[in-house]
Amino acid sequence: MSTPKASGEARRRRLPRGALTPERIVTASLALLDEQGLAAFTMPRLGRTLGADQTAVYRHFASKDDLVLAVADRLLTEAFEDFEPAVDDWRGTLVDVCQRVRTTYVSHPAAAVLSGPRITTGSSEMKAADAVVGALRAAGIPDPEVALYYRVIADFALLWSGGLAGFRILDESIQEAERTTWATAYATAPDQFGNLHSISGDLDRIESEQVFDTALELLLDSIAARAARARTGRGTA
Amino acid sequence: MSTPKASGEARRRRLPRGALTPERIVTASLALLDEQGLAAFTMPRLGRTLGADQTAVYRHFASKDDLVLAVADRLLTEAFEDFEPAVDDWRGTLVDVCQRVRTTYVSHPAAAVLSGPRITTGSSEMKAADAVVGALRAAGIPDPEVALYYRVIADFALLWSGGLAGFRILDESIQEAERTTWATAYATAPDQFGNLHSISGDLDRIESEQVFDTALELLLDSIAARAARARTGRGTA
DNA sequence: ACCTGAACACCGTTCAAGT
DNA sequence: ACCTGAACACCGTTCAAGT
Repeated sequence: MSTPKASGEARRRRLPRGALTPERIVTASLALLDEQGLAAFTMPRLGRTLGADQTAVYRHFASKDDLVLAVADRLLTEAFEDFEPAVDDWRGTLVDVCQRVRTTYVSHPAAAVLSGPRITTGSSEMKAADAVVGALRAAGIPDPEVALYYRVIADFALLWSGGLAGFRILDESIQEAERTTWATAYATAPDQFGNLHSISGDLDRIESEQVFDTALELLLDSIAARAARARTGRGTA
Repeated sequence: MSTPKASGEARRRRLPRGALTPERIVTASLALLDEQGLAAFTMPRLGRTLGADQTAVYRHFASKDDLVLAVADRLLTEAFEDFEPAVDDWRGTLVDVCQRVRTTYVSHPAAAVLSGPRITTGSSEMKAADAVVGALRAAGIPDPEVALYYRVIADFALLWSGGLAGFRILDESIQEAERTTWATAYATAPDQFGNLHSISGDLDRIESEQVFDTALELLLDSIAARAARARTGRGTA
């Protein structure tokens, strides 16, 4: 493929002037990750996707790590496109913010796994962050605690969604193998793990997304309860 | 180093019979990850650490991925060494389980980040899993919901701890850079992000570990509340 | 100013050969 | 039965050269 031949594969033309831009490179990276998975995200393949040389990307990003950071940013931008906080509905706003992250991460699992450890609170999308703080205040959380609960919501959305994405990325076969490991493990010692054994039927039917939703509801219920306590003047602790 | 010289570095001796075992290899991997970080965890360096050839590990693990799985398992084994559920204290038991995962992951951050996406509920340590289910029952959660809450606790412990580890792994410099990005971002548009701006002072002082603890308390508060509702026969909704 | 392509150091893995 | 070492295909990155 590197030696030009007289017939067959035409030698790739040189790319025109500003053919490559950071945006185009990030878009191509995301598409590559979505369609081919984590292992396919290499500079040679990215170059091929772009119709460019393997090293052309280095004219726009200092390193692959830098590119990953930009992909992570794109993910959050996509998550909060068109976002507007719900009016007079603090709980709806918080649910919306968390669901947006979850949906975006799960639909770009490979990119999400890459981004996961690289994103902390606030790489992007200040608007959503500001809305979370506003919602907590609207709920009636006293100011000193707002920052703490803000972090709870932000970390929940990002860390838990990243975890879901990680699970998604495993081959179906591996996921299946893990479930089997489980099943056989307590089948061999059913009386030693009686508690587990008796709920094993229920356990199989639970989807990871449902667990995410449940955890979020539990967190919001507690936040609502604390706000109510604060409003009736019963303090915190 | 591959060409034997007459003086200087003595040529490494051939390893004796059963010098390499899966256990020893996992221990060396964990040490390498702890001391040198994620990037240093390569087969050549692992081989050197073991005093063996670069490819010797393949006699005990089918692939590097297989080795990673074993390291992940070791992490959970370490986390639940000496674990016993607290008697008559369901909440204490759940806190203990979650803290053990957190402590182990944060003290082996590189290994935890590797393991993170590879571990789902129950790769190891059935005893802790069984104790979680037992604690939820002791709390008074009705059986159909126990499985769901079990997953909430298990996923919380593993996913959130994995996230903390990911954060730990970033160079201090990068962490600092991210905080600065933050600060400058809302400094440029303070009135557009008024909510955020007004809590920025509090935000800086919050540790990720504290956020973990707070989230756990919120989850447990809600679980306790649901159990209380179930006991007084008000159902679940 | 931006893209190319040869080159370098490195990695995971295979396999025939040693002991 | 287990360890070695040459070898292969591949990767991230650099740099002089092209246009």
